[in-house]
Amino acid sequence: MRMSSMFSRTLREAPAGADCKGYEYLLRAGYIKQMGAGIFSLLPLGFRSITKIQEIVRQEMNRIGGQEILMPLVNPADIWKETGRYYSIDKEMARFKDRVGRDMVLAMTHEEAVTDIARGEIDSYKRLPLTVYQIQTKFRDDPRPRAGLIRVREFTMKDSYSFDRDQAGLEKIYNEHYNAYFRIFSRCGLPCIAVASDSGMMGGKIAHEYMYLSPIGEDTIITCKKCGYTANKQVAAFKKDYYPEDMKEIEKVETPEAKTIESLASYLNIKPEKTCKAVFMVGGFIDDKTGEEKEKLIVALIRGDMEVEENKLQHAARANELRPAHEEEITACKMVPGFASPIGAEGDFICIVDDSVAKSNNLVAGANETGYHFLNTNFGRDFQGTVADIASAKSGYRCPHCGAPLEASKGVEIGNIFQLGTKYSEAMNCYFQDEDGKQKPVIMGCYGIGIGRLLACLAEEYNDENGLKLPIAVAPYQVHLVSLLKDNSIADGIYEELQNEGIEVLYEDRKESAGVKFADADLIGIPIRITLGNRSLKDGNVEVKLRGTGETTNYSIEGLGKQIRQEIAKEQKKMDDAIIEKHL
RNA sequence: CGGGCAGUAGCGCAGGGGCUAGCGCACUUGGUUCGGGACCAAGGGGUCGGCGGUUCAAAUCCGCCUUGCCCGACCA
Repeated sequence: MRMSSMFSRTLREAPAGADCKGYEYLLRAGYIKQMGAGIFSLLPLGFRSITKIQEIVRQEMNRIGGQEILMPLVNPADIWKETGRYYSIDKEMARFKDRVGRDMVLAMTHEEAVTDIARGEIDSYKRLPLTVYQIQTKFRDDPRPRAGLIRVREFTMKDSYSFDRDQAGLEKIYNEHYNAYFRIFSRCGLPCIAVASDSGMMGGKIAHEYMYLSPIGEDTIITCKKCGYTANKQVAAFKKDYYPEDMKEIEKVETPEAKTIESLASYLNIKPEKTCKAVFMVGGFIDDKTGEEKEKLIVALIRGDMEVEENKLQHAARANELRPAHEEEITACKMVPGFASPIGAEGDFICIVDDSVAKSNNLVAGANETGYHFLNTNFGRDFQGTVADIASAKSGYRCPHCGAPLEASKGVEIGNIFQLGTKYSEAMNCYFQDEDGKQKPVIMGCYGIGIGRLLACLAEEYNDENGLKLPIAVAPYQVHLVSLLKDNSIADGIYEELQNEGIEVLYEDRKESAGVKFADADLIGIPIRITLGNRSLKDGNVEVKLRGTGETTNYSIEGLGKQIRQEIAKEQKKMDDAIIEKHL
């Protein structure tokens, strides 16, 4: 490609609002262009990188037996009504009516679509297992796009779906994806870790997320350096300490002004872990069949020294969504905020009790009377509820496996894998006849990779003060040929030769000053730069500089194509040597 | 959806009731320069986000709307 006729240009200054380095360089180098909030075009450079990433993804998905398909972005709403997600997903999914008034949606994921196809294809166990995948556009009307390609509304995703006759089959293909994802990310050059995760709106039980650890990430990951335990904070477990003692008689005491755990603990001169904190949320419960929505007050009880993890609470309460409760909603159940507990409460509410409370004795809890608390309250005797782990893990807490201190870090989710089970096959009647003659629901898994987000993370990982330096496997071109001569005829010849060698060349043939050419080359960041200028030309040489390391070598113009092919092979080999394989 | 900031040339910004709306970069033409964002000269490009109001007069003041960014809620 000749720079003189390239569609995009570089920018000297970063457009306003480009807050992180990777995003700034992608914009300035002309890889991408913003069109609206969370909506981007890929320009030639960006599109070439994306294409390379997609090709790596294809190879690895094919390697584990995936068959590429392409499902429609526009789905009839009917299939989304079958699973209930037409109702349970809110404004994030774009909806419209077609010309005759049929409800349609822009699919934000494709479980419904793929299950719709599969139920027509899979009738016998002999057809299983199967895995299909696609690389396709998704639209999710995220209320808060940010950080360039990290969090967008329209994006390209690789999503695959597996179909098995039993759990063992699902676990096998799940494990194959687990490893394939490590191969994909390492082939792209992106360091990442897999963490146990929440299944969110996908349903299902076992799930992992692939995280690129970076301060720009929005997810919090809890890790144990000692034993390797990793989990998203939303689901991270930790070892809790209990202080069991014999139950004592409940007793009401005056506690004026003690509205918070700190003030209560200091007033009574006790430790926060001897108190029981009540957190009030309202859960939204949506009927999958009718779409009817109900709300109910949720009282979450947790020991005073811990915080409630809302995601865990939502699961424990089986709610579709949570919001903080209004004061009237609390008082309507005869509880007094600041001095609240379920003791003496009335009305329709759900009580979820963290096991830290359930396994502790003689805690101080609210008396539902302004200025009063109870001493020595005990779960089971004085109040009841559903016991679950709803506590939020944080840095310094102890690892659930080995007890070592946990650490928290930030990460960007670039992929995920879910064991769905039969949620979609049952809802959409995707059954097969097994060897024993019985009809059984197909067991499904789904697996996603955010392609654009992967590029964004790579740009974040590979840059310096001058611009991008993407690895050769994902860089838009392999070689940047920079001619500094007034007359381009020699450079034209080299350009021809390199192309004849099958090398991907970006050719700097513009009439610009040397400074501009070098600055743009650094910004775009093609891994191998060939400089043709008088300095080396007098010896019949060109200068070859690696963007990644700055290492410079002179090569003779004679036979340059072969030399450059070797350089490319060396760069590629470094990446191949770094391919990571991991199995569950 | 709450809170904050902003919208003036392709990009970055200045101007804040008055006469022809500016600057840097980018762009065009001519010339000089030629290995790390060159220089000289001459040019082109704007419904000042939209609609309405106040005024003799609005980019400038007021109202509504809209778009984008940041923080939060949210996020397979």
